[in-house]
Amino acid sequence: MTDKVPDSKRPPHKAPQLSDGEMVFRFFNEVGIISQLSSALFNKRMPRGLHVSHFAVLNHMTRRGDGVTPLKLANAFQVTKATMTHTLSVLGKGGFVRIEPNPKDARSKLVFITDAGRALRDEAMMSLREPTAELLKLLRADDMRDALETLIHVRETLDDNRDV
Amino acid sequence: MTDKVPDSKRPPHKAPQLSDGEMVFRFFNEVGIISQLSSALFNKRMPRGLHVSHFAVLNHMTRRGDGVTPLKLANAFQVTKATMTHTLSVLGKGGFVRIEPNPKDARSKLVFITDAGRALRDEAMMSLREPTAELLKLLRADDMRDALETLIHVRETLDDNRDV
DNA sequence: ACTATATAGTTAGACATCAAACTTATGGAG
DNA sequence: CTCCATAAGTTTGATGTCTAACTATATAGT
Repeated sequence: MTDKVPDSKRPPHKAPQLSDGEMVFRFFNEVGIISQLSSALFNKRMPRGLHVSHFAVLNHMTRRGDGVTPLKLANAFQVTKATMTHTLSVLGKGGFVRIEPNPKDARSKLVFITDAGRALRDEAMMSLREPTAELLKLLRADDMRDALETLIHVRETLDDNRDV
Repeated sequence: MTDKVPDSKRPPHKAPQLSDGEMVFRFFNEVGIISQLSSALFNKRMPRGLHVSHFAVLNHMTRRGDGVTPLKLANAFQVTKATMTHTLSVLGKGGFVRIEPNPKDARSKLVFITDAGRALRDEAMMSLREPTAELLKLLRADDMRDALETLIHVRETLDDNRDV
């Protein structure tokens, strides 16, 4: 932040001479920091105090369809059931989702996004568009696209080996 | 409006056909999920209820040297000063770090790792070694090494543009 | 030298998340 | 049919993190 050297003037990130083990640590460390920085950045832009985790749920249902169980949502974002209960109760109180009993299974429920929810999601999407575009000017989109494939693979591997 | 291609119909691990903007969203989404999965995985292995964020501080001081100010540590991990105050107070209560006034600046303090802190860090390191090795068998180390460079660049860019 | 601004750290309050225990419902084994 | 292990959600209590306001010290402008 205090470092005013433009990216173009920085020495290229030399591949650190790390052992595989150290590299994995560094990898997860960078991932953690980026996660914090990006949610901080997004949270700042969210309308009406919406949290990124709330937006993510609305966005997911907009893109992939609603009428889904809380557990499915919890798994999609890799949070616990308890966390999703909390998130959905916040969204429910705001009238952004509607939660109904699941006719197929009385233990379960189904979550639907409301018109207000869709509107809020669109509003949030709008306010993210500008900072995202701004970032894209500074980031290397093609590198990120390559890295994204690796990220997906890592996420799937971690997901499949939760007990490792 | 959105591409309705279900994941099951996409070629496995193939870069989805996303616009740059959508790709960035997906990128940060994956980063967030991996962050949660990896800290969950690490937290489970931490000795004596140590949290990853505490371990990270001990690890940082072991590798980069101690006698550093709380603010430096906060910046290194991209958390707020308040968060670092909390983390250091936990570590201090456990006797894993020692906090002294900074002789050069009375506003500031210096943090030192204790022998107990080093021992705890080593212990944690040991218990991470096995699951890390296990993961490495499943992950593609060379891909991760490539992705790591991109991650570092993204982290630096986000860090330099906190106000975007 | 005085004053104003900036910086390091703490405190207080809010919130997201987690783990563990609990409630209710499902479904298979006998 | 009964029982019991499993599954979906909720509740409770703890903790990590954040923002905003506050204290104390340092530094710069006049």
